[in-house]
Amino acid sequence: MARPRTAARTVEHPDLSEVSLQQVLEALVDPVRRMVVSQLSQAGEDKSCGTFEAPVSLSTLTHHFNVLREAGLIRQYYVGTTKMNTLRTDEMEERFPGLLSAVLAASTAQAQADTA
Amino acid sequence: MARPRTAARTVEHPDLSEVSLQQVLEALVDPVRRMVVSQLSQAGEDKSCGTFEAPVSLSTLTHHFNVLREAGLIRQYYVGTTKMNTLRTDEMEERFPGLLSAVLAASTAQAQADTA
DNA sequence: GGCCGTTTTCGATGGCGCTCGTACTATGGC
DNA sequence: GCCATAGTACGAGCGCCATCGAAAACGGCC
Repeated sequence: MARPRTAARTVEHPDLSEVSLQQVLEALVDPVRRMVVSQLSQAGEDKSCGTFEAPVSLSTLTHHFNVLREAGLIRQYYVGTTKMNTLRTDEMEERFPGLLSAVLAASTAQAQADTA
Repeated sequence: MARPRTAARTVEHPDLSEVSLQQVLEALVDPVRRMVVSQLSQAGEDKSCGTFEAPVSLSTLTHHFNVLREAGLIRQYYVGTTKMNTLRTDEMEERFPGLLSAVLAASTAQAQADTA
């Protein structure tokens, strides 16, 4: 079967005007997903799915990435066999001013308190 | 009416240093609870439990008030037979800067978009 | 081609929280 | 004392979501 199947796996991302506050809050309320977002924020650069630390299985992690993407919090793209993730920080800031930054701040503050 | 049996009904409130980000997010993720918080914020003054509009039964509403109180979002006190509610705005702002205000802003913005 | 590493899909499971109705308590007025 | 009003406690039902393991897709590499 000749298939010019342009591989280049693509990923669907919502326009942030289409995501609701409800969706974003539901995404951020899960501790594992907040971990992912935090690690992504602190890394300062894109991270592949396999490089995150979380107390769940890989298949569960995939589920969380889907939720985060559908809530407009992350953007994903393939690089070879790995899938990279970026925080949609600026877009979120425009859509829900102060929300993501407040959660991230509280999140890291609490992480430091736990370590201290 | 010497009635020492029941001291004026009191309500327990957590110190905000004891509430976690997780608790607050879990409280705010429920649409009904967000409605309550919004109405309280927009009222500009304390409201009794019976004056809220929500698409749930009274007993369910009681449950939501409990969750909000335990998350440190509202303060409750009795006045006669009614129970009043206040937003702990300033305390929350100190504990989780920008969080509640961001949610409230997004919440009212979306409400206006729906009405428009 | 064949293998390996990376991520996904699928179905099943388990627990938690929203919801309700009903019965109950508490307060104030008559 | 008695009733009305305001809110609560309790128990049950139910749906949803996080979680997992196993097996499959997909690309790269030799």
